[in-house]
Amino acid sequence: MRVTSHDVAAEAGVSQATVARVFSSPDKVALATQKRVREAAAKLGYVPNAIARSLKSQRTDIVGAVVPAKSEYWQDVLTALSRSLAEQGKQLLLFPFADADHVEEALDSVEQYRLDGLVLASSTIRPEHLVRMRRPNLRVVAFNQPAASGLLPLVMVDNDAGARDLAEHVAAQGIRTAAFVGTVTSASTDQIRYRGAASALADRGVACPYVEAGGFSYDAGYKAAARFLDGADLPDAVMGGSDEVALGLIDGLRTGGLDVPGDVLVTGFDGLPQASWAGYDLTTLVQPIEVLVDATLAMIFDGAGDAAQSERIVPGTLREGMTTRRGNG
Amino acid sequence: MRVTSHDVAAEAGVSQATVARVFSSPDKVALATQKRVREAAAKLGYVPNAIARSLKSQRTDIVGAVVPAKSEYWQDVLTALSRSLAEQGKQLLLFPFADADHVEEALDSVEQYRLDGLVLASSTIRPEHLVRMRRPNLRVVAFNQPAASGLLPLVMVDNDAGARDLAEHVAAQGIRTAAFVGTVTSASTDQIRYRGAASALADRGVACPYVEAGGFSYDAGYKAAARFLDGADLPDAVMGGSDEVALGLIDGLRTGGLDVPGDVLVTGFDGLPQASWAGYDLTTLVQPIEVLVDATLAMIFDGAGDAAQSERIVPGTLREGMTTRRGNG
DNA sequence: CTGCGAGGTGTCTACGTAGTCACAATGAGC
DNA sequence: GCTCATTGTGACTACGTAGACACCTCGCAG
Repeated sequence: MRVTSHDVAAEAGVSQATVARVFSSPDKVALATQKRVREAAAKLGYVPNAIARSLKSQRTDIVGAVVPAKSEYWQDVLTALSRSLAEQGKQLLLFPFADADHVEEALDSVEQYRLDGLVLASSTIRPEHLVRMRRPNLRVVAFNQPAASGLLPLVMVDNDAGARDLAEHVAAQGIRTAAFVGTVTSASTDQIRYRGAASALADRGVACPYVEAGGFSYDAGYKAAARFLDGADLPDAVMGGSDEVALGLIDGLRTGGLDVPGDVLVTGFDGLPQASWAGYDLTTLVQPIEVLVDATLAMIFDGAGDAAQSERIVPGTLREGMTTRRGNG
Repeated sequence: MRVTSHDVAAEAGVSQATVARVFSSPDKVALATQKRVREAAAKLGYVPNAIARSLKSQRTDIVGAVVPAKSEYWQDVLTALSRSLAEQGKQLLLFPFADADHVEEALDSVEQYRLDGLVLASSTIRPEHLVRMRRPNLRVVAFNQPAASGLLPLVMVDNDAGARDLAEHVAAQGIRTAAFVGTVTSASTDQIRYRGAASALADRGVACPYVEAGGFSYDAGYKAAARFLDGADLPDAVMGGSDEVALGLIDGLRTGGLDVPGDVLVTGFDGLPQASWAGYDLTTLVQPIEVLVDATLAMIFDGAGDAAQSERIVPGTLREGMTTRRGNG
């Protein structure tokens, strides 16, 4: 049988309430009593039941995260998120979804658990779902999801400024033509990134056509590279909507016999660990994930009541890698 | 205020018990009553409270996973795990730990939640911690953690056979010398992989010295590559203890001016997505993660009472990549 | 010596659900 | 027209905790 606070109380010769106090607000209990209770608890192997505590206190100390099942970027975010939560004695409940059509199922599960907060971390959740997530008693924060602007409190990196930084950086290398490879249809981040990059490039007289990759994965980038292998179509620079796409692009271009950066410059966006790998050394915009995560949790836990419209936009930093270094090609 | 089953009962003109039955065992309620209850629930926006249900039923429908915070491999495992759980209507609670010293903290949090099961997914948890995790009322399964053998029910890939397969494959390429780069001190998987590889190579007259990488990350592999750049020390093949280490090795060797596979063959272990990236195309042993995960969950949910000593060892499959293809170098 | 506040502890109850038991209503079998 | 099983429903309670409240015991000031 399971050991409860009642058992410990009997063993220590105190009331159940005192046992509960020892573990939740020790300062209200005399030191001598505390010692006796703790010894009894240790002897019986008592561990407080978080389920019962949650039911009583109406707080679960659990934050949920709705994330796409397959994505390098989100895995980085999850790591930061869970680490930050652990420091606060809170836990992370994962609700992954394979494709956008299954988001609804994940959201349904979310409701059953009375979470302290929910991080909606995906640029592919559709606005109609976003609206559905607005509800009392649950603090929902959208993470890096421009489409949520105005619908939910939102934390994201400055996609527009980041894209402009990258565009200006490649423009400074003296390019004449460029292209942007991403997936505007499914990722709202890519829309902003493309617009920012195209606008900054246009200011410098560089056209930047958009190429739909059909996804934000390595494979999508790899396949999209084929479009540039017909010789004449090759721009001076290809900007990937994300690092994953950019890494796929690089490998696709190289497999096709092109040299990066000799024949074509490549940029990414996100700042994945893999972007720093020596085999790629990708120029990208590094997202300050820790900052973004901390801002998200702050909104959940300290957020004001009228935070429904609040937005926090954090600047990223340019990482200059080998993939935009001209002069050896 | 939160809507409870009592509110729905009042709205539908039935008892709270009937409302509960509609959502947990509908077959016990007349269809007409069900309809009325569901309509009342929809009208009020009622969602069953999983916390209260868990307290009453002594089942949380949540499985915990203790995993290292930073590791490509474990992120793949987590994805498969959470997806498989979601299909069963269960959730995944994450307990990541930054370094082995912090495992204890994660384990302490685990106990508070009355989880249905716990997946101990890390080769770096020490035996003393493993023993601590054996407790009644909680099904703990070790995942890919040879050190847990005999201490906990265990599911893992056949590290020994896999390492032998890889060794035989490189031996078949006609190599004369080899080296194994891993981290035997902190990862029990690497011990078995090294022994298996060294033994298989020895049978073919190939010596295989061990090189300690000091970790199982890309960086560890990258740095370890420096040991082979002094010319004379270069073996014909370098076997990485994991894909991450192997990818680091490849980049480290290439940065040092060597050609892979031209000057040296490289193998990995795990079958990460990145191993298939065209830039690497690594020869590795692919772990059947879905199979491993399903076996783990089966042990948790269907496991027999005397399963404490049970082990399930699943074979992996060899992936022949470009990194062991001789003939162009 | 009395009154009063603070600290420490016990009693009691609610959190929201699901299972046990009791009981009413129905239909089948004799 | 009676018994009896079957089905459907309501009343009640327990799950394990934490908070509200009451109470008791001090020490100290008036």
